[in-house]
Amino acid sequence: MATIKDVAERAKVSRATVSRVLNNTGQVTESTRLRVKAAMDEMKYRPNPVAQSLASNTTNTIGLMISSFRGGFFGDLMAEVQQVVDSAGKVMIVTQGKHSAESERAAIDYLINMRVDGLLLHVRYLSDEELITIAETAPPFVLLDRYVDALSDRCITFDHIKASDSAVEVLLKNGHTGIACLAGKLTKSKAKERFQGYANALTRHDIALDMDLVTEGNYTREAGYDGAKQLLLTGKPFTAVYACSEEMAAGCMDAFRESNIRVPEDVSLISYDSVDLCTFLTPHVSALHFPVTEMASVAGTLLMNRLREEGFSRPEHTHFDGELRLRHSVRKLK
Amino acid sequence: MATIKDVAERAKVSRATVSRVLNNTGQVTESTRLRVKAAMDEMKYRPNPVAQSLASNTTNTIGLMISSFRGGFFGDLMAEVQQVVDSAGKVMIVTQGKHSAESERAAIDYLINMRVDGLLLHVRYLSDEELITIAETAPPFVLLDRYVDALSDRCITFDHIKASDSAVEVLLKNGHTGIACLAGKLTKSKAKERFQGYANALTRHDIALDMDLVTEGNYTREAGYDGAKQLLLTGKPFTAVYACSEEMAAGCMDAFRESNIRVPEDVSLISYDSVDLCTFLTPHVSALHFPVTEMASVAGTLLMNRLREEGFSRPEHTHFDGELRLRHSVRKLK
DNA sequence: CTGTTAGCGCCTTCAT
DNA sequence: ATGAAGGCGCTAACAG
Repeated sequence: MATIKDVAERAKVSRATVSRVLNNTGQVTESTRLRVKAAMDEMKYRPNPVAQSLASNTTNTIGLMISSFRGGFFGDLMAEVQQVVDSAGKVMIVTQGKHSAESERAAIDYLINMRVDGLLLHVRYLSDEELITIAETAPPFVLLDRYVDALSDRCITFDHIKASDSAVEVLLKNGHTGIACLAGKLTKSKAKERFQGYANALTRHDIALDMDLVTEGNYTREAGYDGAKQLLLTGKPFTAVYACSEEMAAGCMDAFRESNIRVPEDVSLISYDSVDLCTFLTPHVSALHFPVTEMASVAGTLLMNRLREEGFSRPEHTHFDGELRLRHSVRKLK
Repeated sequence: MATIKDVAERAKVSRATVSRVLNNTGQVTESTRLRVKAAMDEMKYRPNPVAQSLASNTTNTIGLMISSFRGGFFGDLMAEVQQVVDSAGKVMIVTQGKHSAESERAAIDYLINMRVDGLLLHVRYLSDEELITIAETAPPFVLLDRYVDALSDRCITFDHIKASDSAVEVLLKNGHTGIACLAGKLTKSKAKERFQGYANALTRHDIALDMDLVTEGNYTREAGYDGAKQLLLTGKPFTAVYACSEEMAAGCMDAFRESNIRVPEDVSLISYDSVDLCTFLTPHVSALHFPVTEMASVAGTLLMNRLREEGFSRPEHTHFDGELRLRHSVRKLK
């Protein structure tokens, strides 16, 4: 593979000049520029990105950290980020933060060690303090679905409490009062926020929170199934269910089907959703849409801008709200 | 950030020695090795992968090319490859081949230019000849779901004709004779193979192929919906449908629901499926499972082995067959 | 066993 | 406008 040296010799100029036409830097006479260009494609010259990185101390690479590679949510996330990064002429590498602060730390360290120019982080376990510390030495990063006050200019956020609240509000508006909740692990902040929204909505309507109607799970289909079964077992009456993840909604419907409970005739259902899985269920399940794609896009753009200029110049909006997508799983009572 | 030079000075040895303990290469006295190690973590030294790449002429990176980033199929594919690559201590970068030979070529060139050590390719448009040419100069690569005779030792394959045939056979065994097919674009080889399997099964049972019962689409939900509508419009009777993609099966069910056609009471349905989307539909749709994950895993492993040793040492099996996952969308006739 | 000496391919002052 | 020279951080002979 031809190197800059070969091109230089061929064009009878110095390597410096070749470098100049390569990067459109400095002044080069039109005639020699053409000569160099000619030499370049005669030899099918392609600059070595590794060498460029070493010399310029920038890798043209951005690192993305997400919890896991599986599932439609992270798939869409990766796809969108890759899109943005790609059209900025850069490369994306991805690591998994898995399920602990320790592995998140390792994943981020790995990316930093790879000398990425910037980071896109979907952090779930690291504390605000630690993120602030990291920000001091790490390359620029953007936080996805996470708010840290001291880092507010690099946060792309979503109001889970409000979103969750408005989803449950739909149920309430339709006359439901016995509303169960298939929640995530309440030890985790996002899950707690979604639960909080549920609780807020009930409270606003003077409905007492009954923890027998709340189950905890890990957002999977199985968890939804188990949760629904558990709800049925307690014997407490309810006319509607709020599922905190689309997978849980699917699992819930599995359980209901087994027990011959019809949606929405017997029980109404509303769910969180990010990849429209709810439209594959029968009936199509009404959901509160979490805009992963849009958020990922804005996050990527924000980072790209930051890498181009100095300082974070914020795009249009960096805060998102949920969007209700009403379908056919909620029945009006009375 | 500390460099090898800093460590060398601190440990009072040469850079070469530091390099030796870093790579466990050559001989180093235990005492000096310890001194160097100590210096390393005192200074929190992390070798610069970029410099290592330049010097060693290997990037520890493998490139994956897929058509698109979206969808569960490619999501699972990426996830699995990433997994394998990751546990081999390497990094994965991904590019999209999109929908033309030209862009596939560009995507591969890009990866090669990035100096990846190996490639994992899900090629759809490039010809066998071109792939063979590429093989002559490119770093080692493995082909996913593609068979090229001259490159047979680096192909992970799936028999679409046979798989498709056996799916349709299920319908036939259940007494169906009027079987429609929601096919992909028949100009594309994989789609043609799936269609071929359908045709083969019919022929074996002495059923004439009726192209009015075959619709072409692009594997999307919309295509499935449109195809089903079209089938209904022609007025030709059929009692079963074979959907060549899970998304099409979903679209088909959408159309059927609109027309009050019940599955499986009125029409039976069987589908191709790779990410179990069929289990989200009601009723759960019987499907022929395409093992993306397993194939991606084997492909990754094959490549990792190749990169370690010289020559392709083939793993257990590199050819896959479909697996029938019978569920509740097929009714026995008569 | 350890150090010296060259690069790897490119970028970047500093001269000219 | 162009060239010479040094350096990015590390590896890899080759000596000793």
